[in-house]
This record gives sequence, structure tokens and C-alpha cells, in this order.
Amino acid sequence: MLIGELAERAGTSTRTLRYYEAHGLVQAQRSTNGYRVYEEAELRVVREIRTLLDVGFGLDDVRPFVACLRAGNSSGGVCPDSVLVLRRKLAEVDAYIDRLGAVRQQLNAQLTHAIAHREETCPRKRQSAL
Amino acid sequence: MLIGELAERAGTSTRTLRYYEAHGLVQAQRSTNGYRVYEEAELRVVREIRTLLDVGFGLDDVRPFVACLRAGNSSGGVCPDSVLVLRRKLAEVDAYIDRLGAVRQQLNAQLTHAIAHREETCPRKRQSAL
DNA sequence: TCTTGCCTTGACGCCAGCGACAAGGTTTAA
DNA sequence: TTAAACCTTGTCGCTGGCGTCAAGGCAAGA
Repeated sequence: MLIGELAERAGTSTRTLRYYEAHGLVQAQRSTNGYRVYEEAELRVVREIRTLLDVGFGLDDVRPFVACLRAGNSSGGVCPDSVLVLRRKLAEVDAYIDRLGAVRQQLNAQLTHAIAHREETCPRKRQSAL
Repeated sequence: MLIGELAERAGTSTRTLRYYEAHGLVQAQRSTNGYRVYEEAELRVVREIRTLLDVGFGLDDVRPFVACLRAGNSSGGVCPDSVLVLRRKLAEVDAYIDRLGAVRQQLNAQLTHAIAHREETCPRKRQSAL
């Protein structure tokens, strides 16, 4: 399988695949003319990468999952290193959710306050600055 | 008040203040030697900007709040344009929280699955790649 | 033979909010 | 006089995950 086919089947671009390879995530043999040749298994690897990136992982976070797949597992998440990442990410997400909750409250408070003070002086339509 | 003093009192850098000015958020007179001279009121403006940025606003989102302060209000959020931004941001935050909730569930599911399949084949310690 | 459509390796652009450095002018204190 | 501590504009760097040319090689059908 050449890079174009893999890209299409994985729903990405060739640029993306080369980028992943440059960062050590995707592997390819080379045919005599220098073309990248991929095995079927790489399709799963690429899909794993994509789904994890979609969830907010960085490329570095994805590495253990790829290694785990390469080790022959049906899922990239079952290996110890992956589990560590999963736990860390889960903690990050929780922290972020908390923070967003606080932000949400602030915004709500501002809105409430604003509605209680409608009648104040406000900038007129659109005069050029100054 | 010169730029260094404003920076210190606002807890930012001079670079940041020039950046805000370049983007039309902060205003300054110029003394004869070309130095920026700020009025006291700019301190509140800068603080408003900072708190909003901390909450996840972009510079463009902040503009109405600054204009609102300049119009003489005690709070930057009481003007109609600001309220629009507040509502929009609130919606964005809500959407983001929802998404993070879904992500959280996925991560949890992965973890649960991983724990149920501990015994699978995993990559050994740290061999150099290949 | 020529075109078409693959593939290759660079290398710059993007977004956002600055940090950091360069090269210079001004004012004050020692 | 000279150093110290301000200030000025300008420009590049940074982070991440690519998009998007650019310039060229290879394979195959008309």
C-alpha cells in the first residue's frame, strides 16, 4: 500500500502521514524507487493516532499506544505506559473541566451584573476610534 | 505614568503593553521625547484585559469591554456589545464542557478496558526503535 | 513521446500572545 | 564624563499539527 491509498483509507493527508513518520509514529518500508510502502497494520496505527489526537492528546502522548499496538495488542490502551498516559490525561481533563466550571460561573456573574445595570453609559454605535 | 510603571502595576511586561496598543486596546499620549505616557485610567483597562484573557478570551473579544470602560462605566461588561460577547463565550464554554465530559467518559472506558486486559503482550522496557 | 498521476524531499505559512534580542536615543545621578 | 536605567522601533522565535506550494523523479497508458 502506497502513501496515497493509506491516506485515503485513514481519512488523512499524505502530508500528515509523512509528518507522523518524521516523528516516529508511523513506519514504512521503501520500494526500489523510494516510495513508501505500508503494511495493512499501519492503517490501525494511523486510526489510533487520529482518534487520540481528536480527544486532545499530543503526539508524544500517543507514542505508548502505537508501541502497544505494535506489540500485538488489539487495543493500544492496554499497556502500562498507555495506562499511565490515560490516567494523566484523565486528571488533566478533570482539572480543565473544573476550571471551565469556574469560568462559567464568572461569566454568569458578569451577565447577571450586566443585566442589573443596563442603563449605564455605553459607547455609541461605531465612531472611528478616539 | 510611563510604560515601565504601568507594566509593573498591572503585573505585565512592557512588551505586552505595546502589543495591546498595537492592537488598539490600550492608549497612550506621547511626551516630547517620544515616551508613552499613560493616564491612571489605563491601569483599569489593562487589568480588565488581563482578567478576560485569563478566562480564555481573545483580544478581539476584549474590545467591547475596553470600549465600555472608556465610556465611563465602572465595569466593562455592562454594555450591550460586551453582553453579546459574554453570552457567546458562555455558550462556547458550555459546549466545551460537554465535549470534555464526553472525552472523560472515553478515557474512563479505555482505562476500564485496560484494567480488564492487563495480561496482554506489551512492549519491553526501552529498546531503541526498530 | 507525451501527458497524467502518482511519488519524493524541502521549506515557508498559520494562529496568538507574547518573550527576547538588537541597536539606538534620553535623562539622571555619581 | 560616564554609567545606569529608563525609553524607542523592529524583527525573529516559540508551540503543534499540519496546509500548501515548489521542483523534481518515476510509471503507465494513448
